[in-house]
Amino acid sequence: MSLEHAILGFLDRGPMTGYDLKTRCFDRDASHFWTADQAQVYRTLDRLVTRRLVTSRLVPQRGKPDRRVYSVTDNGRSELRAWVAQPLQPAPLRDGDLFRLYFGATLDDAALETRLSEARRGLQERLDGVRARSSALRITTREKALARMTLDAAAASLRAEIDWIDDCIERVREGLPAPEEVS
Amino acid sequence: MSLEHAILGFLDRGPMTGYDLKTRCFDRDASHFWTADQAQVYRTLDRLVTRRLVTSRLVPQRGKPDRRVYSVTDNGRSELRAWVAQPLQPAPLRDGDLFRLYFGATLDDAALETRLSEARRGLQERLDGVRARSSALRITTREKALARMTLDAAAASLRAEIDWIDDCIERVREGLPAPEEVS
DNA sequence: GATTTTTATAGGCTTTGTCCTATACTTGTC
DNA sequence: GACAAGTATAGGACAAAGCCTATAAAAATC
Repeated sequence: MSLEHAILGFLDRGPMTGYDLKTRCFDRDASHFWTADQAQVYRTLDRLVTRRLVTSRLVPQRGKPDRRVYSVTDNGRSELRAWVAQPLQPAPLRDGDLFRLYFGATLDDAALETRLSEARRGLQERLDGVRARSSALRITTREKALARMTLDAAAASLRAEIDWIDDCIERVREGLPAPEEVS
Repeated sequence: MSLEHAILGFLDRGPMTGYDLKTRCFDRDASHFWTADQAQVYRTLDRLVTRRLVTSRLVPQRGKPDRRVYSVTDNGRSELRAWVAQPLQPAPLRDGDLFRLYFGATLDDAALETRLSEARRGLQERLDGVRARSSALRITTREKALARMTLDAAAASLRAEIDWIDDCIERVREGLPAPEEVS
């Protein structure tokens, strides 16, 4: 399971709270390839404590809620190292949006083109954001070099989708077979 | 939910059993961008019947198990048409594999390159398969033009990932910052 | 001849993930 | 001064998906 190991990986940088993991790690550092629900972060932390891969201690605060700070144990660290060394297993594509296109034969050319252009806009915005983050990243450490790679993976994926959309739009303009007559 | 609408879309081609949907539609036609669990296909069919979007009738067979043949209702058809006309909403990237890379700073250059090359091989095989299916497809109908587009979406995505891996391998060869000394 | 695969449906269990709510005090904004 | 946003944790409910099992007879393979 990715989330467990992701949390181990982030905690390996240093002790942190669930809140830090959610807001600083997932919503910032890894947001270009993963999202984690807040409730699930806490649930997963609980499980990691049960399995003795992380420990927690309560840090009282005045004014603000108490913080529960989590740290990786030696067990957790070796689990992480072992997981990291395993082969990459690229997941098959899974894109429900493509069903909309796949079954879109009842749409006319104009509607198809509109759908595609709309999608293109959103993707371009995301791509701009990811590219900005990638070029802003100074590669001073091995970690940052790898972080840049993940940003470029996201950029490559977005770029490919945009190019594909452009290709689809062109094909629509060049003319698709007309919808079949349905009595 | 994609699966419901996917099933409506496939049944719109003509009445079918859950078995047909699983083996012919999902495992064949749409396998390059979606997989559906067999049990979930049947569960979803049940739900669609409850919502009166599809109907079923039992067709007895000798020797083989009885077939339950499902058809779209008018309700189902208009639900499908409405769904198809909605804007595409490209999902954000979600790739747990990237965590393995992201936290892979403890791996040395050779190990990193091995991980990347392994992954490349599998992706290339998939790409070959998808490309073969795409070029084998004669575009005689609007449906087939759209099917080709989804195959090309998969091809574009695989291509992008392979190119990205090549880029990563190059960067590793050109030299990454060394791992930090840990006492 | 024995085993595996194909055809066909369906229930159970579990994991993963999403959304909503509650609590509570501080800080920042209009 | 009121209201929203930030800090911080956690439970409940539920949807989506994956894996395993059962049934049962024909057909195909070893």
